[in-house]
Formats: sequence, C-alpha cells, structure tokens
Amino acid sequence: MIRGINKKHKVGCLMPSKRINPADWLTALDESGFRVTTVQETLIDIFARSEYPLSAEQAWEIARQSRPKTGRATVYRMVDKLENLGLIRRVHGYQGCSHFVPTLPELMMLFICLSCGRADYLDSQPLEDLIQHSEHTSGHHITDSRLQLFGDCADCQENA
Amino acid sequence: MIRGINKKHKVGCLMPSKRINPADWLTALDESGFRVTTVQETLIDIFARSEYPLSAEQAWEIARQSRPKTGRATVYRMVDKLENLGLIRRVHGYQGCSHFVPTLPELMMLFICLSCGRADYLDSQPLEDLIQHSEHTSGHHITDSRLQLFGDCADCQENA
DNA sequence: GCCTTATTGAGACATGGTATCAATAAGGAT
DNA sequence: ATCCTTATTGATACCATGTCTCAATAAGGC
Repeated sequence: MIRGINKKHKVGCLMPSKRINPADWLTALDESGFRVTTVQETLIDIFARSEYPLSAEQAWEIARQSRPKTGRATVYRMVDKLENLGLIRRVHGYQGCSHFVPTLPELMMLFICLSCGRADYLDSQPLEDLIQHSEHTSGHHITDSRLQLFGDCADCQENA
Repeated sequence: MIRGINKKHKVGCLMPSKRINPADWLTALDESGFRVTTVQETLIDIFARSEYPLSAEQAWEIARQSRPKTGRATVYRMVDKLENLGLIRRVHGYQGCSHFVPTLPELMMLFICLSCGRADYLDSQPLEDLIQHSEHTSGHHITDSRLQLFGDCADCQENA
C-alpha cells in the first residue's frame, strides 16, 4: 500500500502534473495505431493527475468511481500498453514493484519520499555521467539503467 | 577492484562467489539469535554459489535436489530472512523483481548482462557521488538508493 | 538425554496478474 | 449518417507467486 496516500498535504508540489498533458498521451496512442477509447481517457487522466505512484489495482479502483463498469483486465492491459509506449514507468521500491508514475519526456531520475510517498523527478545528467564512467571501468556495454532514490523530501523535512 | 572479469573464461567469471563465505552467513544467523538448521545451510549454499540471480522458486527447486523434503514456505521464509539480514539483495529488473543475489560487504552497484543473465558488482563510489550531488541540488534527504545497470557484459561482447 | 520452543513441511489460502471469449464500440468506407 | 470490420472491452475462469496455519520435528540450553 502506498504510504501517506491518505495524509493531507498542503500542495502536491513534487509530481510534475503540470508538465504532463493527457491529450499528448491520447495522441501517442492514436499514432501507434491504437483506437482511442473512453477507458483509455479515464486511465490516462488518472495516471497523469495522481500525485502518487499508482498500481493497476489502485487505478482500477479510482476508474470505477467515474466509470463503474470498467473491467479489471482492461486496466491491466492498459497499464501494460502505457508502460510499453513509455508513457508511464514502473517504480521499483519499498512499495513493491507494481506502482507506476508518468514518464517525463527527458530521462529523469526518480526520488520517492518515504514519509509522504510522493515522487519527484531529478535531473539525470549525473546518472548519464555515472553510466559512462562505469562503462569505461567495467568493460561492459551498458544499454539501460534503473535508478531510484529514497529519503525524506524537502517538504517533509520542513514539516517534521 | 572486484570484477574478476577474466577474459579468457567464458563462464562463471562475473559472480564473486569466491568472496562469499557461507560459514559467515551461518554465523550471522546465529548471532541474530536464529537457530542454525540444515535447510538454512542448504539454501545459503545455493545462493552463495549461484552464478545467476535466483528466485525463491528456483532456489526451492535446487534445494530439493539434495534435500527432497524441503518445503516451499520454508524457502520463502528463508529468503525473507536472508534479505532482512542483508545477506542477499533483490534484483529489480528485466526478469521481474523476485530474484536475489548475494550481498557484498561493501555497497556495490549491480550490473546485469541481458545476454547471459549473470550479475556483476561494480564499485559504488560514482553512486555515492551522485547521491551527494542530487541531495544538494534537490533539497531532499536521500537515505537509500537502488541502482541497476543492464547491457552486454565484456565476455558476451567478445564472444558475439 | 530431556525439555522447551523455534523451525519446518504440507497444504489451504490470498493476492496479483493473464487468458478466453462473447459483446461492444471505434472509425474508415459508403 | 449508417454500415462493416475488427480492435477493444468486461466478465469470469484461470494461473503464478507468495503467505498463513498448525501439527510434527529438531536445535540447543540444561
């Protein structure tokens, strides 16, 4: 379960919802040859608006509030599709590995606050440097990476 | 530096089994107040010797070869215990998130070869630097991290 | 060797995710 | 706008992975 999901916070200042446009996601689906349906709109909206990483199960629960007939399998299929299209990405961590956050256009490092549960996106230049360095010293060819940082976000430190 | 990459060998040069001593693991269990049992010895041996990340299910399968009556739940419990004691760590990645590798005493970065599946341990200084840098620029307090690198290992590149 | 109790094994159970298939609804063609 | 084709959906059965229960076993202190 997501920690802090029921806590009341001043503002969601970590999740970059402003930077995500659901309409762009629909365009992406359309351009990939998929039909644009109402379930998709519903789910895209849910993921794009959420302040917290969401699991498929949680997304289903939320979806049924506005669209009661939504099927469970459909949500799982949709989450899969969104992940494959790179629109959302899996959070590997303390809450298990089945929660997702929207992807930002640029490659970014994920930070998860262990106190309020929210995600933040950090500039990934340091990661790119690290990769290049490790490639050099190890001799391995690095084609992909997965980094997550955990701790107390600036807000939570302040309110502690 | 570990690596232990010996370019003359085609197999088994990545996992640092030499550096892991099953006896130490038993000592760790003992010192944590747990009883030392034969299942534990069996499983510790399996994890310490494996060249590849193993899931609980895989470890169970292997365990039954030498100890047919081994119970499934026992293996899951044991894997849990080993993870909690920090003796093995979870690999988050392409094979799902339920495989484990032995932990090395020092904090190290994991590299997984997408071609042969083996794990390698890289020096983690770059990661520590990255964390410090990100802490500074983000204002978050970072208490834990999770990094994994994927690609083609030196061996596989050579043999391609 | 005895006694206490942590650990085990077997199997029932829970959870998270997938496969099947008839019904529905996108969206191009008319 | 209406029809037609077929991707998508919803319901449900299913599977895989992991957990719980509880009687039987075996560590290890005495």
